[in-house]
Amino acid sequence: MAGDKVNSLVELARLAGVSPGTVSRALSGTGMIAQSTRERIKALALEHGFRPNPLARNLRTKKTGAIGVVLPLGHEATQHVSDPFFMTLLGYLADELTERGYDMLLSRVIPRNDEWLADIIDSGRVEGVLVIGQSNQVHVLDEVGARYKPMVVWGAAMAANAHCTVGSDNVRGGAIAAEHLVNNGCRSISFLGDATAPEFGQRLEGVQATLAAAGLPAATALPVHLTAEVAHGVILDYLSGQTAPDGIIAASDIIAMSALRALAETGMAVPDQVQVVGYDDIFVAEHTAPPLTTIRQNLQLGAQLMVDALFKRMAGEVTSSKTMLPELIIRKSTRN
Amino acid sequence: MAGDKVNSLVELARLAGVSPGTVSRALSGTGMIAQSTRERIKALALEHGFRPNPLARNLRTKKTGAIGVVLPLGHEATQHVSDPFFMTLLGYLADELTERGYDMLLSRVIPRNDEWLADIIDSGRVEGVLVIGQSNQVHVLDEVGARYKPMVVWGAAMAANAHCTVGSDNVRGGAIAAEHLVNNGCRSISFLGDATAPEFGQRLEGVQATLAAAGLPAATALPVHLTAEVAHGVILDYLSGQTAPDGIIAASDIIAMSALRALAETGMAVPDQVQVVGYDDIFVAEHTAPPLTTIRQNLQLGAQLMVDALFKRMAGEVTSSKTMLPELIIRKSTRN
DNA sequence: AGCGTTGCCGCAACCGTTTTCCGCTGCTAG
DNA sequence: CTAGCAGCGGAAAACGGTTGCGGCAACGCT
Repeated sequence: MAGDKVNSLVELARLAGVSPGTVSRALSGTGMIAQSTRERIKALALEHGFRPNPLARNLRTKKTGAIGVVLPLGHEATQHVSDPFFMTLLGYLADELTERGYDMLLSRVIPRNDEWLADIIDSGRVEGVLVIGQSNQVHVLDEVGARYKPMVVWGAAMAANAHCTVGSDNVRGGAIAAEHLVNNGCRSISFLGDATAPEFGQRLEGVQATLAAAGLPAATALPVHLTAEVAHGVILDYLSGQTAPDGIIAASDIIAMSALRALAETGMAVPDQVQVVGYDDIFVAEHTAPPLTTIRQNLQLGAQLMVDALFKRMAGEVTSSKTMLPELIIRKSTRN
Repeated sequence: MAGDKVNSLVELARLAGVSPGTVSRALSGTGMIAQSTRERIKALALEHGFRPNPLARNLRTKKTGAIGVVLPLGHEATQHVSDPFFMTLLGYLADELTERGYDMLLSRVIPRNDEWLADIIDSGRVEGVLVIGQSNQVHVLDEVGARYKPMVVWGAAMAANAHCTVGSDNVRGGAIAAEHLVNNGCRSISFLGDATAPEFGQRLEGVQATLAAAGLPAATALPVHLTAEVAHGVILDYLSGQTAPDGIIAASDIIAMSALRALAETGMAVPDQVQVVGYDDIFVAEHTAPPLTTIRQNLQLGAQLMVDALFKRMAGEVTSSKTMLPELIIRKSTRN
């Protein structure tokens, strides 16, 4: 480290014997500047460990340097802790954003009216918004998405959507799960999850299409709540009935876990009597008893696609929605 | 909405017929200013929906408006997704920080050398740092904590610590778990977790003290890895041995889940043959089969305490470490 | 009436960049 | 030999607030 800490562009300029403007140009790579001076200044900056103050830059360029990340908890108003799936995606998003020099302004909102999203956008604190999950707020997302461009939503791509989404192919995911169960000999399949949520609805759709193609009866859909005791009770009641299924497709791994528990309590063997497929492949899926066969969504890639699309939109480009291919992860809750 | 959007302090000043400086003083509440003018200006600002640009303020006051939140993954170099426990705490921290008008700069680091923390602090992008978990990096935390004050760490409070911590009373938590098992008739107890991590070490300590007081043999401690296959294999081997325990205390819920799975695979009934207590009460703890008895840490309160302490430290105060009382949550993996 | 005090507010510098505008080289072409 | 032109880089004005300093009116006091 030669010399003292240099903490402003003008100090470095004095050291280099040039004007502040030149240093700015050299470091930011814009404007016309001689290759030699640019490299000399860059070397000097490196030597003194100098990095331009992002605040000043943002002030001048009228940017805030922050991206809003919003988790709407519409279906889950009573949920007081966060869903592991969302949290995992969040981690990857944080990595992508910091890599691009942006901060993350995280808010978890329980939509009490239709203003929650506009409030965040109009606060002027963010340059763009990433929404994790559509919840039951598609109407809000569409309305805002029509006028506010720098926004990308994790969720289901639907033709009618007026907002840009990134997500996995839920129809295909549902189909893969159903195919797996059918190949394993299941004849009577139920779907566990609230199909009014767009992503879940598509998964159910994929399941039904596959069953129909195989000449099997349609799956019975049980609109269980995403979390907690309610789900468990509903599933328990259902399993105790006379029409117990031999295959279960859950709309999320959390629901699948509730199902596994209910099955254990009613003494039904997994996978021998009933086979279970989850969705998401969250962290704990391989720790359940038995380890959960599930449909994996590539969240790291998803985060990357979301951020890519967001930055393109911030630059004024238009981007279309992207869907990724889900993948079947076979563990022990299904036969093979 | 009266009039057009006003988006700078000088515009509002012109509207109010005063100087920009006066508006600044009125809005920020600093300096001497007549009560009447202050209220007049505040009303005007409200009417026009004007909020001072935080960037400009931060530039002038030399603040960044961001708090660094760091997750060191020392024990978990191979872990590629984030632990649900950390993620939940993270959510609460985000809420507390945004409430105070601060952004969150999230980084997950795998410590390859001892510079990871200094790098973040010296980047100049943050006014303070919250570290989630001590991992095996206590030496780094102590060294940095000695010179850099605005830092608060989630983890174990230890007399030798040179850094401020917030966490639950791990010794007590371990003791509560052990008492519960002893009261339920367990005589041979094992502890699952790497006791070299400070928090885990304290939990084990509490367990041993309780067993000694009850005149029981000390718990055998199995230093399993936090995650994944390794843990599962180790536990499986251990359970197959001749010295199988009748009570298990896991250092985290994730480990407890691995144990539940291993027990199921070896055909040991929970809670009839073996009783299991977890730690953390993460989201999925009530979804395991059987639902997990565990020691809950109040993460919402914890987040609040961390942020409180951090802001006091940023204001120059000194704060001491805080410990919270953990709570036993009885579910079905123990007898009652 | 004269003077010091006090409370309020305007003036202007400043925070650290970016960016526009312009002038200065040195080279080429007419 | 000179006009013109590229290519560089300097000067200074922003960006939108904060803040020390000082002016000025009103007031109390002798």
